[in-house]
Parts: sequence; structure tokens; C-alpha cells
Amino acid sequence: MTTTPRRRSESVRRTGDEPRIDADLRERVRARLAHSDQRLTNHRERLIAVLAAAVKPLTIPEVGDADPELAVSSIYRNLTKLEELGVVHRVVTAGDFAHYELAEDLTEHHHHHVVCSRCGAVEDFEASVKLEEAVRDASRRVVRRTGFRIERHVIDLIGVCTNCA
Amino acid sequence: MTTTPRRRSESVRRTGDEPRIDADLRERVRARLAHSDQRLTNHRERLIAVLAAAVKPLTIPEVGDADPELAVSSIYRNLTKLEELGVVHRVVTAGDFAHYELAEDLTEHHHHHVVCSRCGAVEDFEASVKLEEAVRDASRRVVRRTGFRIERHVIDLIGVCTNCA
DNA sequence: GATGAGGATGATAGTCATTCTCATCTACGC
DNA sequence: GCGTAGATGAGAATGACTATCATCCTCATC
Repeated sequence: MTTTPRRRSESVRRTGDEPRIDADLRERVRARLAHSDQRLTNHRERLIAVLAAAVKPLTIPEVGDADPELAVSSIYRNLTKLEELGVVHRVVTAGDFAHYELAEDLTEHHHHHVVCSRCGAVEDFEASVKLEEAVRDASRRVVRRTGFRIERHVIDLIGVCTNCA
Repeated sequence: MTTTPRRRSESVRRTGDEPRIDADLRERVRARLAHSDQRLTNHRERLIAVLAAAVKPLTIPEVGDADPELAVSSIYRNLTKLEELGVVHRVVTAGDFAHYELAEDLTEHHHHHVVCSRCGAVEDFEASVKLEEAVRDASRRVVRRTGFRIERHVIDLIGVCTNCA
């Protein structure tokens, strides 16, 4: 815990009750939940809505700020469950909080992360075709050598963000 | 904290008092410490010795198992300090414990990691020239776009190790 | 070879993100 | 309406990590 906690209550949207979420996305999430006998509850849909609206992976406090109706314990519980089901993905950084984003196969947007080593802030970037090819080659080699079943890859660029510099 | 703590007390070496560490490595570490008015104490040298002997990044419990004379609180303190000084590097995974390894510029061995998403175990692998080139290109693009000062990159292959499969 | 000062050590207590508990609520079938 | 199974949320518990502080080196100076 060397970094200071980040507070960013910026746009606290006071939505009435309807979570804004694309109908197509909702159906895909619902299908994935149903596959494991899980419901897409109102709260879960809101959670998805917050993540879908974000342009970068969010921490739990950020999710709570974006929709204050969501209780912290429920955010944790639901994010954990949604991660098990492959709906969201947890991004691990050196910061104090884990970051969460929608799974790539739901957003159709394969990307990677730029991470600030000071404050743990995360941004997205897209890799070149050459980079993706090279990673795929490496995966194949590693599978042969170690016996790991490789499921995905992470490419992080680590540096210092403009805020911390 | 979904994974169970890993206990691996394998070869608990009862060294007399001399930490086995390559003289060249010791001088480079000492120089780096001296640069910030830090001493290379007996305990720190042992810590380095444990990491140098390992073929993969170790957790704090693993370091403690490898050299039981080292107190846990001192391991934490020293690893934190050594990381600040760029002597060791902290590897963040989804597991319960952080992993530590010697910094690459001390080992002259640029490499990346294969990480088990179940238990957090880590192995090393080396990337192809093509992969490294592609990452360097991506870094340059990101620097132009975001203003981040990029210092290094992480390429992790995430999967399930043979133990957990 | 004492002395003292500054840093290092280690047992223990504290911190805090995350997980667990459990009483309550909600959705839905009967 | 009634029952049941899962979802919620406030607060307690967990546990990796950090801070504290009395004690122990290390080493230069006398």
C-alpha cells in the first residue's frame, strides 16, 4: 500500500431506476448467466451498465461512485460471480484496488492496458496485428514446453501517467 | 483470496552463515544500494541469494521457507526497499501473494511470465525478437497518444498450470 | 577496545481491501 | 396468499501487508 487511495466521484449520475444498457449486450449477458442458472437482476444490470459506460477498467470505489445505489458488498459479490462466469474481467495492477472491465468477447474489442506504476491508473490501447501474431506464436511454444493450457494473454505497458509525472 | 495458500518447504537449506551469491552480482547490487546510501547487509545478501537461486519469481512465504533465518517482517521491509532501488521486481498476479524476482538488468535475462489463473503460480519464458519489436512499436505509439512515460512492458500468458488442470 | 550514532532487525500491533455471515427482501411458481 | 430459492446489504471477520519500537549490529572515532 504505497499509493494513496484514489477518490474520483466525478459524474455521480442520479439515474431513476432504469439501467442504461444496450439490448443486444443485455441478451448476451443474460444468456451467459442463464447458462449457469443465474439471474440477470436489476443490480447486476446496473453494474454492467456502469462498466459498459466506462472507457477504462474501474475500481470498486469508482463503480460505487458511479451508481451509489449499489452496496459495496454486493458489488464485490456480483463482480466475483460475474468474473467466474466470464462476463467481466479483473485487471490486476500494483495499486490498492483491483480494476474490472467487461469481458472482451462481450464488447468485441480486444485491447491491452497502459498502467501507471505510481497510482495504478489504467488506460486501454489496441495492439498491432504483428504484435498479436507474435504473442500467438509465443503461446504455442509455451504450451508445448510447459503444459500450461493458455487461455489469454496480457500485454501491459508500464509507466508513469501525466498526473503522477 | 480464492486460492489456497501454497506451502512448499522443499529444500530448506541449512546454510552456515555464508549466503551463496555470485561475486559479480554482489558488487552490482552493492553499487546500486550504495548509490542511495544503503548497505548490503547480511540479511539482504541472503535475500538476493534466495531470489538468484530460484528459477521463477517467489512469494514471501517461499522466500521464508528457503531461508528460515529471515524474519517475515524483514523480508517484507527489505523487498519493498530493494524494489524501490530497482534491485528486485514485484510481479503482481491474481493469487494471494505478490511474487518477487531479481531485476532484469541485474540478471541480464529479459523474459516474461506464464501465470496460472487458478493458483497464481508463475513460470518464465523468453519472447521472440518479433514480439519484442512489436511491443516497442506499440510503446512508441502509446507515448505519443497518452503522454505516459513508458518504462517497461509486461507480457503475461494466462492459463491453467498442469497442477490445477 | 570502549563509545556512540545511525541504520537494520524482528515481534507485535495496526491497516484496509476483500470476503463471509446472516437477517431480510424479492421474484416467481403453486 | 404461501413457500422457496436466490439476492441483497450492513457489519463482522479474514489475511496480506505495513508501521511501530525496543533491541541489535556496524563501523568510525577516540
